Amino acid sequence: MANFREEIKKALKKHIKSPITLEIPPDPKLGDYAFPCFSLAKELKKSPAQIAKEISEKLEKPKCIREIKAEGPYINFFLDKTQFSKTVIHEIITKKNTYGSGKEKSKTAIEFPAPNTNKPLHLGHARNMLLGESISRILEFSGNKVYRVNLNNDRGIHICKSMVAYSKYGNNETPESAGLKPDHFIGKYYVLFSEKAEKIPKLEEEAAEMLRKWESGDKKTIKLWKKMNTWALEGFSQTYREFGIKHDKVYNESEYYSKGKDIVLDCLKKGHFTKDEKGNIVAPLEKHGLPDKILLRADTTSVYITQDIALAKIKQNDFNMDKSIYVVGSEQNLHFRQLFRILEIIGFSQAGSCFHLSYGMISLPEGKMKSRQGTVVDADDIALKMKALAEQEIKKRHNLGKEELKSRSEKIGMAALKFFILKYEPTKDFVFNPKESISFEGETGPYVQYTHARICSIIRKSGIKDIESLAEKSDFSFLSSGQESAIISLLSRYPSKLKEAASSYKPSAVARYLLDLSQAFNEFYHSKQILKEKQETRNPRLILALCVKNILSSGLKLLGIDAPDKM
RNA sequence: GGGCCUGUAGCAUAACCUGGAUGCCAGCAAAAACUGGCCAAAAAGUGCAACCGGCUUCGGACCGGUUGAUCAGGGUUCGAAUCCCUGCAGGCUCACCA
Repeated sequence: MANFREEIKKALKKHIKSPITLEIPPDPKLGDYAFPCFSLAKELKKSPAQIAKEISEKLEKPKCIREIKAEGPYINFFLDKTQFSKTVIHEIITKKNTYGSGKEKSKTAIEFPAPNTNKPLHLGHARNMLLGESISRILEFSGNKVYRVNLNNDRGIHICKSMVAYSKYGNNETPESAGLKPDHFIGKYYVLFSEKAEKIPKLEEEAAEMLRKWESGDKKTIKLWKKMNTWALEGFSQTYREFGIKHDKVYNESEYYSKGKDIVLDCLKKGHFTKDEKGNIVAPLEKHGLPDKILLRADTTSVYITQDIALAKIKQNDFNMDKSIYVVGSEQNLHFRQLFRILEIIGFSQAGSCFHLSYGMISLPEGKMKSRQGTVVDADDIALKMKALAEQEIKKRHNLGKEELKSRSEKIGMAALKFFILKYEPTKDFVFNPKESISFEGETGPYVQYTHARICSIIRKSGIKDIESLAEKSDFSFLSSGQESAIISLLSRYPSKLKEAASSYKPSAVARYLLDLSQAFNEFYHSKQILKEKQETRNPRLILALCVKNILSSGLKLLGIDAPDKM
């Protein structure tokens, strides 16, 4: 496809010396490509409109071009639509579900969602999981090898807080006896701790004491920790399943947190780090334009970043990857700038290939979500609600058996949730309003799914099993008019869209594209018939519909969303 | 206070990295073309909400239409939502928390 563009440039080069950039006009009626003449105006001392006119008259028409038209200050190029349609459709049909895929060959590790094991996952984690999974899929589709890794932050004072609350007020209750999902059960005690600690300040000390016991390997403490940790992780894995994510490797902070200490002490000897007046080991970052960072407390206990340094090396050892992505919220921007700089200072050769994929905060209309106060949108709850909503919508339209109803509402409800979150650019903060909830109309996952299901229905009704095979004999000049060619032009841009999404880590670009494509198809659908047409018109239209369907399902898959045949 | 980020209609989002106009009105059954007039470096796409309209039709979770926006000021440029500066507003952060 790219050679259409090149051919135009080649023709222009014969008359223009300066570098040539082609644009795509805002309206397809104006042409498929345009060359703006403004930049030449100064040099030639003529008005851009005049230049456009003159050049267009001299221009030799490239083969793929049907018409060249000077329009104001632009030279507009109209592709030979029939040939273009044929090329695009042929490519989609022959490449099948690899259309748009790339040949990059690098290895990438991507870490998400790295939860704390003291409370259930909330909407922020949902964004994290969805971004992580979608970017993994997009990178894989670009040809890369992707390793999904998770990190459980399973030790530390926050974990001990839930443990203290449980041992004091738990009465040996279990998730089963309480009738709670196990991670929600843990979360209940985390909230309880905060409530009680407000009145009983001594509890904070007890938590600190619990941590010391944990670090010294006290058997009773470890036993309790294991029990509660297992519950938390059990709950998480249900949520992961719900959101469709799997990891290739899981790291537990508890297993390697002491390794960071060795590295830091070693680097202190090498002179990379210094000690402050209190005896803390500090990374001097001032001269790098960052605040100094404490790496190890004077009492030699480690802090968060100590472990990150160790894990960066461990991961590199395990996967020998070319790129290491951390999917973590924007609140930790500074932390990662410091971490990457420190890795550089200590001579970690892969420091430059680390990347913090930072995403914006989700807040509620009332303000920030706070786990301790229980003012969070829980990930499991919202998933449940979306499915229930989807079920209602389906019931309005169909009378289905239990199984089918359940399966469809899962697909549609999760699509609504996933698409809603992924259509935002990762860096943008957004406000989630639970009362207004997530819509099923307009720019939504179900809208894209609906377009897909609708096409499936047409294909079913056509009774033709192998629509692809019609392509050979079809005349694609029937697709040269406005709406059809607008669709084809969109189809042709899918590969470059995916490239953009992969290089900028933006699933939102895919989501936008799918909306545009769905919209273009639905407009076409409403003004043109397919099945009732005679064969010569019907066949190309059917093929076009099939191509749209395939790309919708391919794109949805990259967002981690199912494309059902019926809904 | 310092650092980083973000300001697009009632709300939300795209275009921003890489700066880009092909307009408006009338006539014709008519989008385009055509004819006549206007302007002379004219100008922002989409969704929700609101309002108007479209199903004996290949699936109305759809489609068409109306209304409505680049935070303020300056600079660079033939041209700025986009680049630069200042101001204002908001978010995050500046832990021996994770």
